[in-house]
Amino acid sequence: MSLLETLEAQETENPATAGCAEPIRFPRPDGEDRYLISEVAEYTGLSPHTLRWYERIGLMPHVDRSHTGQRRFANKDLGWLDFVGKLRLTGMPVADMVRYAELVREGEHTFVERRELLEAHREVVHNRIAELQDSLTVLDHKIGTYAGATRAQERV
Amino acid sequence: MSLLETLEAQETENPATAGCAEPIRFPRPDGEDRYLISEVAEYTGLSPHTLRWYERIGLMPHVDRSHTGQRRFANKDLGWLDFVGKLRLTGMPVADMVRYAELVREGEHTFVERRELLEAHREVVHNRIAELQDSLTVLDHKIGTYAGATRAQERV
DNA sequence: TACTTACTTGGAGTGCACTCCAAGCAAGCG
DNA sequence: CGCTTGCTTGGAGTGCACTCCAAGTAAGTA
Repeated sequence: MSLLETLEAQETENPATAGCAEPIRFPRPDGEDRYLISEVAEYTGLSPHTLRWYERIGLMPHVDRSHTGQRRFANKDLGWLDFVGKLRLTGMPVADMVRYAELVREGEHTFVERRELLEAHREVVHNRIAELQDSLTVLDHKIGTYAGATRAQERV
Repeated sequence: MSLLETLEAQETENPATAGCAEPIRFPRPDGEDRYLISEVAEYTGLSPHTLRWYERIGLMPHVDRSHTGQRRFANKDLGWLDFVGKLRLTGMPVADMVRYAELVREGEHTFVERRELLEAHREVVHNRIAELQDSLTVLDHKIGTYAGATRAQERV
């Protein structure tokens, strides 16, 4: 049974906690959390290539390795990837995400800069939403003109 | 006086029509509407390079030329660029915009396909807005945690 | 006439975010 | 033992949307 199937089964078994985003449930409990890169790829939707690339550019903290040198991801890595995935969905440039990752690695004295980075990006996302909603109005208007024309065409 | 300055002056002179987006006011009245590529670049915010590239890939109908072969854009071209700009703001791929432009060139019998194209894209934009708003929640939450930490830091 | 400015072209280059390739190693299976 | 599968690496390739370059033409100004 793949990791995703396991998750889905859990969801089916316990619908009461579904949609409760706060404490993310990982496929394996802490202590038994050693995932292959392929499993993490399945979990995150990113390709193994991309996961290695994230590590290379410093967007991932260094991942633990097996005695043969293979990556063994832990639950904290999945949590980080979840958050990075959210930032990615907002359209944050990878360079900014790397900067944020650096700040996290530097420790607690970067809290202010981290907050400022996220707040600046929140503004960007806010403006982007407004922009999209504005263009959506134009799109709706245009579709409206075609709707009339289409009915005329259908009557022929 | 540049075209933009002219527009701004008009806006200042006649604030009553400001914000009335429907009938787009162009810098010059119909009949006197022959713009240089640099003027169109200023008007649209696109570079002359990009305007030529739009024409090359079929995203612009063929633009009229002067006797020396230079482009002379007309008001209808500005109107088209306004609309294309809106589509671009929604994140529509250039390939889709080109497809739409082709349909427009083919004539009225493509009304249905044009409407379908725009409606499909409206869905995409809708989903994107929802996605952004969702990630914004995560962002706000994260910023919240830093806000607390920052206050603690400031108290030191 | 010389210079400057703005336009023209095809094609090459850029930046971003992946995405893939070749070559090689380790484990499991018949 | 040979085969398959899945991992490893550095570096090259891809797709998108521009963005720029070189070489040339034409108009306007000193």
